[in-house]
Amino acid sequence: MKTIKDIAKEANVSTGTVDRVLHNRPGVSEKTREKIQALLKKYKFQKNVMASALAYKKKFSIATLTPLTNSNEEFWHEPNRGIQTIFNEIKKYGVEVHCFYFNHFDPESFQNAFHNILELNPNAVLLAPVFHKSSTKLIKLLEVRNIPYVFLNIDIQGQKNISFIGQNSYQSGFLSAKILKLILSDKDDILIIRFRKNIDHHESIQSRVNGFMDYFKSKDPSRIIRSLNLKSSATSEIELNLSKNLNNELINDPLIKGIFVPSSYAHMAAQFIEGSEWKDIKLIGYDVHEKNIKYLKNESIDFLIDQEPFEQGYKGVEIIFEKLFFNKTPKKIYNSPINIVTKENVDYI
Amino acid sequence: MKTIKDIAKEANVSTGTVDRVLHNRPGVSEKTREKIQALLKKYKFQKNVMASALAYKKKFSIATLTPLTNSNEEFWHEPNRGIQTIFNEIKKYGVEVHCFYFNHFDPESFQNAFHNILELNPNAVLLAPVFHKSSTKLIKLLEVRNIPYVFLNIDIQGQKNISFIGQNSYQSGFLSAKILKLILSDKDDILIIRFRKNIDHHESIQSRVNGFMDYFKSKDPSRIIRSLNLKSSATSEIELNLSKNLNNELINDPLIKGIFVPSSYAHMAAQFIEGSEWKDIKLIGYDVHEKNIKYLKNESIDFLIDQEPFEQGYKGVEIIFEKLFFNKTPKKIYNSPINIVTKENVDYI
DNA sequence: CTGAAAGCGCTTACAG
DNA sequence: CTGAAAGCGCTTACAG
Repeated sequence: MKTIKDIAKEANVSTGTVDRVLHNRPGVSEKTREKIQALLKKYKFQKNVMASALAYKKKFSIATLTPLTNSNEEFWHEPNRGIQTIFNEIKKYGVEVHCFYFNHFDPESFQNAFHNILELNPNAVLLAPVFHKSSTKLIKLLEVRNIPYVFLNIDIQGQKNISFIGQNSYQSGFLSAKILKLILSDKDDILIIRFRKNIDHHESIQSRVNGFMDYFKSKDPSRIIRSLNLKSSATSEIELNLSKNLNNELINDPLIKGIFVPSSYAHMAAQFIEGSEWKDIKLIGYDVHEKNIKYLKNESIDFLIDQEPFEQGYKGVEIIFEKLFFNKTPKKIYNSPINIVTKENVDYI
Repeated sequence: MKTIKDIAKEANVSTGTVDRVLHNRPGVSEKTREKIQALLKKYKFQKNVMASALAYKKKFSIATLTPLTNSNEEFWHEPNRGIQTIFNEIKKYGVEVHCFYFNHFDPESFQNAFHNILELNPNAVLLAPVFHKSSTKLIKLLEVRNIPYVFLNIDIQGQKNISFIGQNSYQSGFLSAKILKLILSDKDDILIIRFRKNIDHHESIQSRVNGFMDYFKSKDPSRIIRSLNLKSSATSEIELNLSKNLNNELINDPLIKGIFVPSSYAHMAAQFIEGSEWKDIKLIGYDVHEKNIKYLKNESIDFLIDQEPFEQGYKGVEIIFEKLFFNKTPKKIYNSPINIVTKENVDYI
């Protein structure tokens, strides 16, 4: 493996000049630049990143903006853990990762955190654009400062984010429908339960439902699919609401044998079913967190769709790091897997 | 973050002495050793791995031993690709990865490759112990030379491998059974097809079958499960054999509506079914390679079990690298995921 | 037992 | 436009 010194010697220049060419820095004549570039290409020169990082003393800082979680039962626990993990791995390169958090149900906390980020003036930002309006407005402020940003978990179309990491929601709903159809018999009805507690990222929830509906539209158009929308915002209220309304639905249509929960709250439906007379109902939901795992293992939940949230957080920081450090251009979209999780493989994901 | 220099200054010694203490090298008086250790602890000293790697010129070499594949339709293509990928990532640390290959069906080629590895005398070995007997005998030669080794994809119990990366075969068979039961009706019979072309790693195949059988034993003991074993060794022969024998089986028992192929050859069964009158048969197999994907997408194969083979190869070299370079002790087992793959999520894994 | 010095490969501030 | 030199933090061969 050639070094800068080798290249310099062969080109009859100093190592400083090779370095300038290597990084497209100004102050090199076209002639020597070409000569050196030819040699770099000829030897497929790869710079020693350790030596580079050691000598390069400017420190990069990356800001992340994600919902705060205080328990490992919530979805965002895993992306946040992924961010921490990669952070510990790359801090030896002198990169600083500053984590900012907001309350998932409070747009104002999102804005406040965002302004703290602007004050920090980081080299790049990884954010979960949970609140559509605030997000589209605030990222403009990043653009005027030339701070690149990456969307995590939730995508907003038509923005100038350099990348997006997350699941194809439509496709995951499509797959959920297929699974539910497989495990129901042809005469069973289906119920979709939406918890509107999550006023945010309703777009991914909606895409999941669209995928789900489209599957049945194309493969099984006569299937009866009902909807239950729960609108309260406090958790305790929701549970009461769910219990009352779900009970009604199941009494009104005793043919309902399959429930699809296009959010991470399948455990709530599972809890109800477990304590009810409708134990044979099949239930499919999203996200592998503690509460859902509990009901998956006792078979109240039959399937969960996983999107490898830990890897999302990890990957998000990683691509920013590689862009800043190695000038690597990320893909525009990193599709997270659509994993089918059951009692039998949940311990192996 | 303190540096060796800071510590040295505070202890009134040279950096060389701090380095000696840091690495437990001999030649330091007990008194200064203690003084320095106290300081290292006080400041929670963490050495700069980049500077360390840069200065440390001894080069590590890692040998890998896996089956050779010449097409991306075969299982080992992906682990080999994972090995290449991590190799390209770590060669900047001066690590050399030497890949040795053998013919999957020829124990002698395995032994020959193994002897080439011994000649190279690497710092560690990653191997797929495809041939049980040869493997257990040959790894003894690594042990006497104090060369640590890691098993890839196939485990052999009771050996001194420092780690194993692969899937829990029993559990994956168990899960396959659950899925097949879900998509069949109660009166359908099941057929297990084993291709003995693969005389090797029969143990994982056997474990898959055991898991499969045990699921039905416990959840559905009266289910009729038949077996078809194909023994020829040439591919063309197998296809003929399969076609003849499978035809017979399906004529003899028209109730067979589900087929389980506990190896990567589900595509062969799919090909037969596609051209036959039994198109409604459900088929579940292993491994997501080109041929299987083709039949998964046209719905001749219903489910495939994936074990993320790329990551297996990648992880295998990674843990060896981290052990050699950062002295990190690997886990004894790295369980690969048991992924359920369908037409709908195959493009997102 | 201990220190001074060279060196790993790259980057940069300075001088010309 | 270009080079010589110092320095990033650690390791090591050598001298004492």
